[in-house]
Amino acid sequence: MKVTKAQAQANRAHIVETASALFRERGYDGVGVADLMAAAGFTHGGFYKHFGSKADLMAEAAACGLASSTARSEGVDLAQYLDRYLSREHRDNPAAGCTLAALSSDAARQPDAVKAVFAEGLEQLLETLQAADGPADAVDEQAQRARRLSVIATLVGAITLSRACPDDSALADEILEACRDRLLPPQ
Amino acid sequence: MKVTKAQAQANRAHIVETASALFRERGYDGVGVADLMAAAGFTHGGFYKHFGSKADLMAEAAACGLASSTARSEGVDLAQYLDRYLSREHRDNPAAGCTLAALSSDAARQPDAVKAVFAEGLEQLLETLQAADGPADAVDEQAQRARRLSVIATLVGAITLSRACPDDSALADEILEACRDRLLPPQ
DNA sequence: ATTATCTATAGATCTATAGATAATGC
DNA sequence: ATTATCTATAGATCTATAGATAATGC
Repeated sequence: MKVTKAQAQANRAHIVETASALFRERGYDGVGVADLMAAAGFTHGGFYKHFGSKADLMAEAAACGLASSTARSEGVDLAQYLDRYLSREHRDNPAAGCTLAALSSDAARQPDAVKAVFAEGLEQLLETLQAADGPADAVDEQAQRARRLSVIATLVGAITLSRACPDDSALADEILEACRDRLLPPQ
Repeated sequence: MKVTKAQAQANRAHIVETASALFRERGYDGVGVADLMAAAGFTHGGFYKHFGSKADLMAEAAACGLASSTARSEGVDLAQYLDRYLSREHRDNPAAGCTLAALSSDAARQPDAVKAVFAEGLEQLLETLQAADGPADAVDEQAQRARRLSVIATLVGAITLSRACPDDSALADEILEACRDRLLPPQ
């Protein structure tokens, strides 16, 4: 039953990735340890040899999801980024989508160790937007950072609200479109 | 043990109000029926004479919280509204705060009957902002509605993200301030 | 007679742990 | 010898229901 050290590490990483997707889809409380381990292809007893607790896994799963988003937006320009973020595809596939949008509400009720991961993910996203913005205009960097924070808030709010509307409702799409129109034209 | 019809109705309303606050504070899955009934001053067995299921209550509790927010923002002007919404007080007291900000993520995983309540609450909030905006400029009502939707998305995203940051972190406050600066000056 | 509330419980699920197993790693 | 995984289970909790109780409402 024992596997190589490398395999155990790969299994662990696979559990984290599975958790990252499942948590985004069903929420932290919507996924049991047994559920999760079964989805990853293991029995639930083995979980606690890898992680101290479910909350510990939450921190790792969030970090994993945020890092994967960062990697995926490498070299994307701003218009493209906003367009993808505010797409129906993103709204309808939370498991593969932005961790900030899917899990911030759950993070709010988690220990600071988990919240710190979200703060770090937010800083990462700020850097992503900075890169997407093109060359920096060093003169009012503070104002640019504030503007980017408000852009991220708009993105997260738009996806969150759109997901809370009834399936296939006009309002759900209208939110995405309104925020795209607001953020896309040069301010 | 039986009470008057009026008392039973009042008890029921009290359960809904208690649920509205508790759900906002701990999330839908964070509040058990027994918890909730005890907080309202009853035993949990009585719950099912008032509500068909916990999800049914969620719809009523959300409607209650959204209606109370609407009532509270009667006659408030836009600057005042934004200032209150993006305050640390609001962020740190979800139980008394905006239901859209606190429970939209949970609503996304609920049946359409619950989601319809959130869509209705969003329309209510649009009207509140319209009233706060002052006299309408009927000419581009469509554009005004879109702008208000993006304002609401920014508000909801700002509170959601700020709550996900570690307690007393500078970033948590920075988000609120950035969005206030973005939304307050005449666009 | 009806019914709001209570006690008690069914049946399922949850996190976490204990101890066995079997293959790796020394 | 160590340890990744497994089976089994402890102990708590969850939603929902059944049946008793006692006061209202007719």
